[in-house]
Amino acid sequence: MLVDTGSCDAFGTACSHRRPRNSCVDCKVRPISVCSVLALDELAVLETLGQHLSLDKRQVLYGQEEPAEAVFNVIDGSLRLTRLLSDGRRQVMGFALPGDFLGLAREDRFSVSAEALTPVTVCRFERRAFGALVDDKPHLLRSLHERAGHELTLAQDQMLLLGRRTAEERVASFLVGLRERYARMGRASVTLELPMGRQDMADYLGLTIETVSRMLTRLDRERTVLIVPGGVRLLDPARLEALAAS
Amino acid sequence: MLVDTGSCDAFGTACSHRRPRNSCVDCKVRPISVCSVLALDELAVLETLGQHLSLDKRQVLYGQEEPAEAVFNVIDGSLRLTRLLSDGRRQVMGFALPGDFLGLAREDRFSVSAEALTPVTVCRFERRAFGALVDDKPHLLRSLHERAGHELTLAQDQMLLLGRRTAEERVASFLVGLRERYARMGRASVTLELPMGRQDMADYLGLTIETVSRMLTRLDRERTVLIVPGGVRLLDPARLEALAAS
DNA sequence: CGCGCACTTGACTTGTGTCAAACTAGGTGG
DNA sequence: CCACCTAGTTTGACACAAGTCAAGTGCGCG
Repeated sequence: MLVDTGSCDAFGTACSHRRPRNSCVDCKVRPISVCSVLALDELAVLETLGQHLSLDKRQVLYGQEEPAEAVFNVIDGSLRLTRLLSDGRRQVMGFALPGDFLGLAREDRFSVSAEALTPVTVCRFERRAFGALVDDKPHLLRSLHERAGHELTLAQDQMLLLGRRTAEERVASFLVGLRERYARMGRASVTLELPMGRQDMADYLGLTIETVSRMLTRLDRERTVLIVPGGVRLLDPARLEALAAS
Repeated sequence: MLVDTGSCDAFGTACSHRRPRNSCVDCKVRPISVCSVLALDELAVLETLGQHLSLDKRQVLYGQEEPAEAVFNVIDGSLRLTRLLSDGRRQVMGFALPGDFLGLAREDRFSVSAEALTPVTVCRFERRAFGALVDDKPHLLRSLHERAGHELTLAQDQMLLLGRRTAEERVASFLVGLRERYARMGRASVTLELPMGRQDMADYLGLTIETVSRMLTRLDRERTVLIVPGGVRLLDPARLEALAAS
């Protein structure tokens, strides 16, 4: 892990180099992150607590069962949140994208491990310091709690998917859900970047890599999607939503 | 739904009849509920906001997608939290037991429906009034948030179970988990009451009723458990934990 | 006593997993 | 610039865990 000294970000966006330290006020993800509930003077305080951190692809931000000494706000890139069973079976609990907050659980140990799928930039806060700020700002706590509630709803969606949906429905549902997430981030498009590999999708959907591959091929053959390098283009989003059967 | 006028509770515990209204101070589940973080004077306020409510077996406390006009604390009995797919497929998201709080999500609509599996007593709070109290008492909000974090961890356990475990592991894991929950409620025992039917277990574990039945029979035949009317006795808890493979 | 409901059991089917081989694209070095 | 290597992905043939369908069993209740 390296402290970001102001280098250009991973997706190639132009970067000013004017500021030696990160500034919350013009943070790219502020409007979609927990920080959006903070006033300007509160942001100034936050700015003194947080530090940018850059990860290379495949670097681990934190590991399952590790003491949770920090919480993070994702600025750029995407991460995989994984839980491992002792015999090697893996379940991907989710993918973190810009604007997501990591460490919601507020427990003393992480319940999943987080690894970078692409080069990643996060804003890191010492748990103690962040906790003190939260205790001082009830509206921040409320915002975190609302996020936790939303996460819980998403977790329920996923339980329904894992417990009761067919392989085709899972894959369709995954693509539709990803599209909605990108849309909420302001990246609405019919072409979806898939920063995760097939194995990650499989471990997220409770399937094998082969089944995911077969379902994508099927969707491709019937012209519902078009598989492109590094992602997927949705040719018939309506049909995909019908298949997702939510 | 009937307002509890002070009748004896469903599990046959003696009931004083001294009090026309419920008293938080000597509430049976206070030590294990969110209310445990409130001081005596705060409890007095809470007492004016809450009302006991009794449900018969099979009665619906609230339905999925219904506007969430109230939140609840379970006092007695057990409920099933269900999510339904349009074509009838069902996923049981969990079972609520005494001490559990319903309505954590703090969203405007319920994401699941809640039905009584046994006669149930809950403490009902108007959402607006309860929300106002929460806004006034940050430590209550923190307690709710901690609960939400815990729920999230449990949801992740369940996702791992649904995505990656075999039928036998699921059933074993369910029994072990239920035992731990009862233990935390002060009902530690090797004999577990199962207030839910086989179909509910199946819908919780992402299996069919037949598979659940077969796995229980298998556990019974190999003397790991003993199936008794209305529940299960754990004959070899260690073996069950090994099968659960957590 | 007998009806109804929940549960169990058996025979068979099937969706998804497993194993193994072939393909593809991106990167590296001769 | 092309040949090779590697890692990820796709495809095919086959196996099996769990689902489906259809009887049975047993128990509680009127």
